[in-house]
Formats: sequence, C-alpha cells, structure tokens
Amino acid sequence: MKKINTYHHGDLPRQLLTHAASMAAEAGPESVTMRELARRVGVSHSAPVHHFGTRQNLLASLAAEGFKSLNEALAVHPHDIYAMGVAYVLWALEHPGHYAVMWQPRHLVQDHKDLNRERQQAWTLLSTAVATDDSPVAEKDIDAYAAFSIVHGLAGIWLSGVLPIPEEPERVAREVTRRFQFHPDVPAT
Amino acid sequence: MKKINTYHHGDLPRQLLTHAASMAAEAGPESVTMRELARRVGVSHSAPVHHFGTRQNLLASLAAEGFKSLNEALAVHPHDIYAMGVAYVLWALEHPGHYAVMWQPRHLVQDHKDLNRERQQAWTLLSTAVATDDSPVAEKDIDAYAAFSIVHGLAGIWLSGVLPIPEEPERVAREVTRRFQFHPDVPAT
DNA sequence: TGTACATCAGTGAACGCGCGTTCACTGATGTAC
DNA sequence: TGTACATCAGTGAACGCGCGTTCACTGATGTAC
Repeated sequence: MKKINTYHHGDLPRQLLTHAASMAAEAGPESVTMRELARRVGVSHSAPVHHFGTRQNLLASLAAEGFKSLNEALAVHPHDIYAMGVAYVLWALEHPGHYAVMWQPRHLVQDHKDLNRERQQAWTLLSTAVATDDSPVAEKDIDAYAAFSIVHGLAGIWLSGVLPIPEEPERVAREVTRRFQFHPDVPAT
Repeated sequence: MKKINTYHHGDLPRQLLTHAASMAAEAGPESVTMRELARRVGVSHSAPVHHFGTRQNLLASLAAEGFKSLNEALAVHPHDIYAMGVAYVLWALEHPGHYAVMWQPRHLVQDHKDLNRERQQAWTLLSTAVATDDSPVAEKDIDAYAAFSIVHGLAGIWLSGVLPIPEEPERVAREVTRRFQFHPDVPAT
C-alpha cells in the first residue's frame, strides 16, 4: 500500500494544477494566488514556488494543459467542423477553470514553450477542418473566424454567467452551431 | 471663463469613470483599483470613495454606462440583425474597457439598478431584432443565442489579443456576421 | 546489509508593497435673511 | 451688499490584510560502494 506522505508525495504539481483550475473556475484567474492555492492543497506557500517558480508560470502551465486536453477533444472530429464546434463548447463547459485561463493571456508568462505549441495546434486543428470545405481561398479565413466566433461566443456567454446554462447544453450547442454557414452566396447588403 | 479647480470641479465622477475605462482596457477590470485610479486623476484616494462608495459600485456604474451606450448604438438598426451585429462588434472595439467590465460581472455589485435595467434592455433589443424573422417560435431562442454568440465571440477574440485586430475590422465583422443564418432547413446530422 | 553522501521536496520567517475602507478634518460653495 | 450657517467635495492619516518572492533551513529519498 502506497504511503500517503505530505512530504515527497510526488503528486504535488498535479494537485496544485487541479486546485488552481477549481479556483479559476470559481472566481477567475486573478483569484488564483500562490498562498490561497497552497492553503487549499495543505502545503506551505513556498511549495508552489518550488515547483512552478512564479505565479505567471503556474497559470501558463495550467493553460498549456488546457489546450492539450482541448486538442484531444477536437481531434476526435478532424473533418467535421460542426461536430468539432460542439466538442469545443462542451469541453469549455467541462473545464471552466482551464478555459478562463486560456483566454486571459494577461495573467500568463509569455514565452511558455508548451503553451505556445499547444495553442498553435488548436488553431491548426480548427483551420484545417474549415479548409475541407471548397470555399474560395480568400473566404477561408473569414469562415474560420466565424466558425470560431460562434463557438467561442457561446462558451463565453454561458461561462460568464450572464445567461444560464440550459438543461441540455449539447442539444443547444448543436443547434447553435448549425447556424454557422460557409461563405454564403448572397452578398452582404 | 470657467475656473478649473481641483476642488469642487464638479466633473470628478465623469473623469473617474473615463480613467477607469482606460485602465480596464489596458489591464482588465481587476486592475482598476481605487488608489491607482485616484492617482491617475490626481485626487486623493478617498475621493473616488466619496462619489461611488465602493469599488464594486464604481465598476457597476461603469458597466451601466457601457450598456447604455451600447444600446444607443444597437438601436440605430432596430430591425436588421446583421447591421446590429456589426454595430455590436464595432462598439466593443471602440469601448474595450467598458466591454470587459460588462462581461465580468464578478467584479460588480449585484443590485445596481441602472446596470440591471440597461442590461435587460440590451437583451430586449437583440431578441426583438431576431423576432422579426419568421422562424418557428421554438427556434427563436436558438436564433438569438447563435446571433449573439457570433458577435460576442468575434469581439472577445479580438479584445483578448489572441488574434490580431485586422486592418478593416468593419469589413471583416460584416463578412463574419453574414455567416450567421436563421434556423437552417437541413436538420443536424 | 549497512553506510556515506548527494539530491530532491517542502518549510517557515522575513521583506516590501499595494490594497479597500473608515474617519475626523478642512476648504469651498450655496442659501436665507 | 453683507453675514451667518448649512451643505457639499475632497483630504490625509490610520487600520488591518493578503500578496509574490527570497532565502537559509531541514527532513526524506535515492544511489554508490
């Protein structure tokens, strides 16, 4: 039987990230302080410093973990932009703390290698999926912008708490996502 | 000629809100502190307290001002959901500080009368514009959700700084907004 | 199996700082007569 | 026009607090022999 030891338990970085995600979900990234985080995990306030160096680096690690997990969820539907969109929204609802940190880069250290790689990968996944449509090249960027906007907007509305999350978020997410159309023929008025 | 007096200048609440908006735009709502705000305006740190009572109330006043101004911008196009959407995005780009505060209700006092009224009014404007379409009633909510998501998402992407604001934001906003369609006939797969 | 030693994980005191709010105050303005 | 007084706007010291980071440290673990 594995001894559970507050000392050298080997799992502290993992626990710190998990609790940081909870805190960010409850009260935003700015509420994740090294000291309160340490209190919740039950270690001294220098323990997080030992593992992550600075607060900005800890939050960037959390964001990197978030993008990695999001990418896995998106990669399940590599060629279906609508299914991918639904997966995006559902992932955000399931990981509100990560999501908040990912989109508030202000709180993150800038040159975090893992974060930059995973974030780039997320955009690649999305734009590749959009590219499977046969739109003119000049329209592809707009298509990607719009597809991303609708799912990011829906997630943002729900997570901000301004509108309540419905009972069947998956159904609503699917219906909302359907309202996105590729490069409509009718020109803008 | 009007005497400009640091004392009793009568314009302090106005100046406080203006500078608070700048600060929120630069570094987020959480960076708006009573003390730094007072420093920027050049008054003592109790002056903002005298006029707004608490920090949360000051920020709620800023959000209320934001919704009021947004509503005026939206009301220019009362029956055209696409034009209204473009107006929404452009307004957000022009008022990044207000926009940030409006969508981070965590920092605001809850029972601010003006804020609650103006926020309700914004939703009424949007849903009324959507209702001019002849969709089935059950689809209207989804239509409103989707229309709001796409513009809120686009504004959020740009303001978060993750993707750069293009040279012609109005053109891009118009094109993106066109990607929204009312209740498509093709059922979801 | 035992021992010496290096390395790693976590501690706790200390630093300097900025914050929101309270409170008694003072200077400026407006009003009644 | 002058004066007394009330009201309003802004001040500055003080409070108690939580924060990120530094640093010398100690306890636990792993490894070489």
